[in-house]
Amino acid sequence: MAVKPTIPKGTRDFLPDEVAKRNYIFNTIRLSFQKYGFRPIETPSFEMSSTLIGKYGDEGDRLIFRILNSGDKLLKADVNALENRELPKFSNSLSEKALRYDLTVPFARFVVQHQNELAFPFKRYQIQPVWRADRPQHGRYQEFYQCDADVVGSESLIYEIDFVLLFDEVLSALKIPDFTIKINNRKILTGIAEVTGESTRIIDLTVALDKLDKIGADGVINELRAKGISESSIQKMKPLFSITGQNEEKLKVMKTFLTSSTVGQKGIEELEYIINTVNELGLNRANLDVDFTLARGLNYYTGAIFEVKANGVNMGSICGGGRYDNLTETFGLKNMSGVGISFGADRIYDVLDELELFPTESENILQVMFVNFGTKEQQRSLKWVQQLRSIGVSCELYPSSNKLQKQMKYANDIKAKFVALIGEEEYENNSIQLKNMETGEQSSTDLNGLLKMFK
RNA sequence: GUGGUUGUAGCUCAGUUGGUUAGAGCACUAGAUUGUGGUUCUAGGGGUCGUCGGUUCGAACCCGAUCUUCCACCCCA
Repeated sequence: MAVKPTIPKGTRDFLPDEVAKRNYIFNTIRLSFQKYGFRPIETPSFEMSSTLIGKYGDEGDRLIFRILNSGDKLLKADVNALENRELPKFSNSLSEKALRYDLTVPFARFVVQHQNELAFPFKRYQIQPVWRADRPQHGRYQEFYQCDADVVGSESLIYEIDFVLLFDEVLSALKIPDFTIKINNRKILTGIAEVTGESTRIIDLTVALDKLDKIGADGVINELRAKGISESSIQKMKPLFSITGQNEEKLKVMKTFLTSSTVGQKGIEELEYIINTVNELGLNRANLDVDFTLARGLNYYTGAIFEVKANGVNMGSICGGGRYDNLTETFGLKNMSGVGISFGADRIYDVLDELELFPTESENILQVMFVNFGTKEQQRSLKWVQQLRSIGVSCELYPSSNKLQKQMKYANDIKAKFVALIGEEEYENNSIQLKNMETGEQSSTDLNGLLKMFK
């Protein structure tokens, strides 16, 4: 016996029914992206390592899948680096390509490379898989799809507003009953760091603050202490731990807190404008929630920060996004502000599955299966099958004249809607029996009647 | 990357203190039913017990390693 095959951890196979459900999600997202004026692009699944490494912080670098050099290139392996335990240097000598970790950095590379062929502001969407060497968990895979929409070349806040509306439109269309779009602004986080006198420690500050929900005020304070933040700074931060209420109230409190920070005030202004405008325009199902603890790990955001959570299910964020001003700068193109969002299709799938929100009508059902009664009847059936196909009906002929029972069972298993029978008697008088597999009803008709039924 | 958890038939799971030929339900195949699927009844096929190694007269069961699953961190979609 051969060895039982397996697939790598964090990856999955998809059966036809599952692909149909995934396409339902992709199609819904794609439709809305198009409607909001985004155009599709695609980029390679792997990039030069230098394009990706260093863009996601040390944690991110650790999770990038590297592609091993092949052939003679392996001879260039830096054995000295290995002996000196300089692992990053050693792996760079073994690998010059890597699987893409997200769609945003490859997009930045794309914009720089094609800058003279693009009209700015350039709006693109991209639906492709990404890979992370993460340890798998519920809703966390090593290969998963991201559905990104970004716009570069404009600082206008109308795009932030558009993206909030887009979140609302897509997730409402997918019938997710209750979800919250959390919004924050990196400038406010910068302001907080300024006011507390810890400008250089903004990452530590925001990472700790991000956990307020999970570990509570005391937990955050402990973490800040552990990171070496001074006691006086922690005291200054304390008012932040108890900000509650409506968005307007939260903004008011924060405005006072950030009085001395011009950056912080700018962040408040931006957030107010976005919230007020979205409120005027109205949302379908989304709750829009200002959350000053929202930090997100990616250290490239500079303005608005988004995160979307489905309520009532145990699942991490299903969407994220934000504004980044400097992303193309590392590839040599300055002053190109961008803002974008990402839908996590695989997590959305798990949410819809758990809440049983997928439509029952599948895209890949067979309309009609013709039963095979033998050589003569088979020839007639083939002709009628082609007739039906020519008017767009999905149908097929069973390949051999097995027992009728077996053919019926097959039709049942593949969930064919109708079974068509042309047996000896039907062959003689040019008729056909059509059986509805759901109701069990069966009736006789001719070719014209058949075509009419499916027109 | 840290700590824990899981693995027995296609699927969901039993399996006595280590002791003959490892079981069930569902699924599958065939028949009951020679022009009718889903229900029912009968019979049948299918497992080197994740993998490699060790302890033992003897291992699904004990030990080690490794892979995988899920969970809490880290981080994130």
